[in-house]
Parts: sequence; structure tokens; C-alpha cells
Amino acid sequence: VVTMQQVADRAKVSISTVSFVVNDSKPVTPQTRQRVLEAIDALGYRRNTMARALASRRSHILALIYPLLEQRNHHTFVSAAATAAREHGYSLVLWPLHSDEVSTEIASLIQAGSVDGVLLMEVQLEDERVTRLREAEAPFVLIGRTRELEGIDYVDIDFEQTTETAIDDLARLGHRDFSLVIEDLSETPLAGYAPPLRTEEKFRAEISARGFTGAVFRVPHRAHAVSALTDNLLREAPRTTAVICMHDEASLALVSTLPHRGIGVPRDMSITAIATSTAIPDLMDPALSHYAAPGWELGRGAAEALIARLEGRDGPSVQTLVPCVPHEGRTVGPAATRHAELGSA
Amino acid sequence: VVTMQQVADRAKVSISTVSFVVNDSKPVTPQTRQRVLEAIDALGYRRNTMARALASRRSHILALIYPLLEQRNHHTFVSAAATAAREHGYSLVLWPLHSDEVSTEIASLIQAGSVDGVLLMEVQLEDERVTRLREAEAPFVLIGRTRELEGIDYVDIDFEQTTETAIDDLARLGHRDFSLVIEDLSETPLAGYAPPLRTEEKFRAEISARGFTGAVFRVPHRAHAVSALTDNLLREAPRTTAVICMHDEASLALVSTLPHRGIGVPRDMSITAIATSTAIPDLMDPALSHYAAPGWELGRGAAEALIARLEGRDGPSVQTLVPCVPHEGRTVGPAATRHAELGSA
DNA sequence: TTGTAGGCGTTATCAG
DNA sequence: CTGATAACGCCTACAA
Repeated sequence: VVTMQQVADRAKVSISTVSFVVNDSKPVTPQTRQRVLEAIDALGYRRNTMARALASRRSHILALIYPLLEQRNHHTFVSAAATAAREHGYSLVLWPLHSDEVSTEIASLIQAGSVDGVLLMEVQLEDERVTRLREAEAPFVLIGRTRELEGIDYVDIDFEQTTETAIDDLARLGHRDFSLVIEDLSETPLAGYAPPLRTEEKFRAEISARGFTGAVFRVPHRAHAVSALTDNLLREAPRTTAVICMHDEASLALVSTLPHRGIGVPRDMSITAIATSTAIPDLMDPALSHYAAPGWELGRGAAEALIARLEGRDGPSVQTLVPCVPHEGRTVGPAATRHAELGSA
Repeated sequence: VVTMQQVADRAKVSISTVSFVVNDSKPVTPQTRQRVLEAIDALGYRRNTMARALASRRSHILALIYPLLEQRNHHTFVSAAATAAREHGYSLVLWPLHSDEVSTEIASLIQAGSVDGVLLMEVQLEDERVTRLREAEAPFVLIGRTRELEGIDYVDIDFEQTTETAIDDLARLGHRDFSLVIEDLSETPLAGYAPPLRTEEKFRAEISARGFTGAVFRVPHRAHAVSALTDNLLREAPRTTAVICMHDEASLALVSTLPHRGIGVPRDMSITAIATSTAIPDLMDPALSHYAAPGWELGRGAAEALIARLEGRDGPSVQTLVPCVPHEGRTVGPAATRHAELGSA
């Protein structure tokens, strides 16, 4: 391998000068710089990452900590974070963490110097990992939000805004009787996961503020629970004309099974999915109207916020909320029909 | 931060002894070891990753190189690789690579010493990245296969076996007229991607060996192409009673739209998906019969194969093929009905 | 603007 | 079995 010293020799300068041009950490005359640059590519020099990390105490590596759960697809998010990191000269390492390892592992991750900062996913309202990261004085950025947000950096989906917009859009079409479908994570390691909780809260608030009716269905990620949803919904909330669904599998199930029950979509029932994470909605038949989770923006935003912190721009906390992006489909329509039917029955 | 020297002082041994117990690289008396261990956890010592990497010339980091493409979900695979890596004391860094960066970036990744070895995804039959990795003498393992496999380590899905099994299972139900749906990647950076090519080849071979009929549909990942599939298929291969579908979105489209054309599933048409990468099949209505891609096994296998190479067990090439795992659904049935109808028409 | 020299925290070689 | 002591390759005051 070729080292800085060899470059220095060839360019007839000292090793520090090479360092200065490589990192441009100090001014260097155009001529010397030129000589160094030539030597560098004549020799094919690459600065050794590990040596740099050791000497500078900065590894230029970011860790992405996330719980290991089959059913979740973080792909867009993760790629965005990795891409953004790379653009800034950082690498992203994956740190899938079982919930029982939390307490111990996190601190040592930082103390071992292998990582400059941490991106934390699937944040819960009360999250032990956040506590640990604070204790370890590790720079970190949340993707998501804890309940307590004082002084912490986060990037999250604006569930409240998205919920409100979804209700607005449906209300404008005459809908007054809503159902909300959210994930039931109570029996999983993600119990306490904020998004469904925030969404439910906002949903209830909006519904009652507007004098609408609203039922809430919590659906676990088990196939049979998802399949049972359609009948449950029709039985327990028969007035419903519009479903807001934050549960990718459930929306698929609803759209594909409602017609078998004689309920036309969107003729009798409108369905809107929110915070969807895949491309599936566009391919359903009829195409699912939805608000897509801004996975790419979140991943990039989180990585960049973290890097900004690491580079010393301290300023106020980065607290960004990104609303979901509306995609028109064919599962939303006016409420008139079904309402009238029920009313006259 | 606490260093090895401090541990050594406290345990009243030399720094090298501490190193020996930490890595157990040399025999140490139980008593001394004990003292060192006590010192270590009294002080909360963690060995500095970067210093270790520099001195030993091994970063204990693996890179996962993959093309940046929205429509692909590598989540299971990636998590498996990361988990396996971690179990062996390695980290996994993500290296999303645009195809145009290929030539330059790959070599420097290794030369910079930031990475001990590489996992390569989405391999094409002729793959420039493989050439580069070889030139750089970087240890690497493919997830997938190039055409030329001499001396290469890889882990891949056994598409041939899976295709044969799928045909077998359907033939046993009386099906004789098949259609195969594969991804059309010709206009994408993944042109030359092996899986659809291998599958098509095997499909044609099996079909003709058995004297069946078989049509092949290549479907791009654009929503309208996927939506058009159903009608194309009915028009161009009207005798089809069984579809083998290696295209997640297309299977969804088929199952949801065929009934609208008066074609019952599986009454008139059986549908089997192969190499599916998500949990969606179980949630369709009717549940999609499929052979699931063994993402977890592949990820783990690839990581472990690479680590084995790095640790010096050289032996023969690791060349593992894993077949997809059958999941019974409700979209496959006997061929009788539709066959009879068409025959009598 | 450029050079000198002392770390950074480990590993590894070689004596004892 | 244990202990000095060079590397490892780069960064960064500090000096010139």
C-alpha cells in the first residue's frame, strides 16, 4: 500500500503538506498542491481510513440502530441515509438490535470509537435507547419522536398533519362516518411505538371536533387478524363510509375483500391509506388512494442532521416533521350513495 | 476514554498481557487473566476499534454493495447479513452504488483499508463489479451468480430447482398450458440481471421436455405495464391454465384483476408466485400460493462465507444454491375446469 | 506557507 | 507465560 510519506517523498514536500492538501485543512500554494496531487495519482494513493480515524478520533462512520422485525420494510429509508452519508464522506453501518441487548450494547458501540454518531429508528414514546445514548453522550438523531423532546434532534413523519389532511379530503367529499385502522403492536417489541398512538389521538380529536363519527380498529400483523378486519369493520362500524388505514397489509385486505361482501370501492366505501411504505398501492386494483411515507426525505434528513451535529454546527435542535405525500388512486369517492342507502333503510 | 495501558497498570501487568487476554491470542495464567478481567470491568474498558484495525490491518468491516433502485426490497437479506456479521464480530456497511460509479469506487473502497471484504448483490451475468473486485484482489462473495463461476464464492437462489418444482406441482394437478411472468429489466440498470434469464431458460427447457405449452411475458416495473398484463395474457396465451409469476407486483395484479374478467382463481386459472420477497402473498385474497425467496438464509450464508474466507479458511469455493420455500395458498387448483371448457368450445 | 515531531491505542515480534 | 518495544498511517500543535 502507498502511504502519505511516499507521496511526500515523490512530491518533495513533507508529510504534513500532503495531509493539508488531502484534507484541505490548511492553505497550500497552488504549485505545491499541484505537485502533491500529481504524486497522489501517479502513485494511486488513498488515505487509510483507519489511521485517519485513530489520529483524528473520528471514524466517519454512522450507525443505524433498528429493531430486528421481519414485517418492517426500511429499505427506502436506509438507502437514503446511506446515500446521504456517503455524499458527505461518511459510511453507514447497520446495527440490528434485539430489544434485550439494548442496555449494554449501545454504550459500548460509541465507547469503542467505531462510530461517530447514531441514527435511531422505530422510536417509542418512552425509549430506553434514547436514555442510554444520552448517558453515553453520543450524538444521535431520532427517526421518530419520543414523548419528551427537549433538546433532542429528530426527523419524523408528520402524522398529525397527514391525518388531518386525510380527514379533510374525505370530508370534502361528504364523508362523516370514519374508521381508522392502525397496527396493534401491543404484543410485540414495538409496543409503545409512537406512530399509531399519535395518529389515533389526532384522529379522535379531529372527529370529535367536527362532530363526525369515528371507530378505531387495531389490527396485529398476523394474517388471520388482517383477514378478519373486513367483517369486523362491517359489523362494528356499519355506518362507516370512509376508512383511513395506516397498515399496509390491511389496506390490501380491505380493497380486495370488500367487493366480495357486496361493498363497492369506492362506490360504497372510500379507502385511504396513510404512511404507506411500499409501491404496492399503485398496483392494487383499484389503485389505492394513499399518502406515501416520505422515506427518502426522512433518511436523508436524518443523516444530514446528524452529520451537521458531528461537524460542530451546533445551533438549535433539528426537529423536522415531513407530511406524507398524497397519491391519487381510485379508492376514494363521494359519500353520497351508501349514506343515502343507510339513511333510507 | 480508558486505554489498555490503564487496564495494565491497574492489573499490574504489561500492556501486552492485556492484549493477550482481550483477544485470547496467547495463553495466560488463570490468575493473571482474572486480574486483568477485573481491571477491565472495573474501568469499563472497551478496546478501540480503530486502533485495532490500524495495527492489525483488519477493519472487521464488511461492505454490502448494491445498486440503488427504488423498486427492490433487500431488507430481509440485508438484516440477515448484518446480524450474521455482528455475531462474528464484524460490522456491515451499506454501499449503494450507482452503476456509473462502479469502476472507480470499488477499488478504492478496499485500498482505503476501510473494509475487509465485500458482499455483492444483484449480480448480472456479466458483471463489471466482479472484474474490479478481482483486480483489486478483494475478498468477496456474490449474492447471485455471474455466468463464469470458476473460483468464485457465491450464494444464490436455486431458480432452476424452484422453477422445476413449481411446474411439477402444477403438472400434478393436470396443468399442461403454462405462462411464465418475469421482470423486464432491459431498460434499467439491471439489464442482464440473471434471475429472470435463468428462470426463463429453465422454464422453456422444462416445458418442451414435457411437451407442454408455455408462453413467456416480460413485464417492466411500471404500473401501467403491470396493469396491462392481465389482458395481454388472456389475449396472447388464451389456453393458459397456470401462471408462474416471478414478479411480485404482477402477481398482485393478476390475482386482483382476473376475477373482473370473469376468470376465477383458481377455478379457471392457477397462479403460483416464485421468489417472492415480501409478506404480501399471505394477505392477498385469495392468499397467493408461492415459493418464498430464502432471503434470510442467503444473507446469513453470504456473510458467513465471506467471514470464513477472511479468517483464512480457504478451502474450495463456497457455491451454495438455496431453493425457495413453498407456501400453500388458495390460488392453485386442478386444471380440469377451464381446460374442459376451452376444449369443448 | 511548509516542516518537525509527538502522539492516537493496538497488535505483533522478539526476548526473557 | 510475560514484558519491552517497534510498527500501523495519519493528524496536529508548534516551530521555522
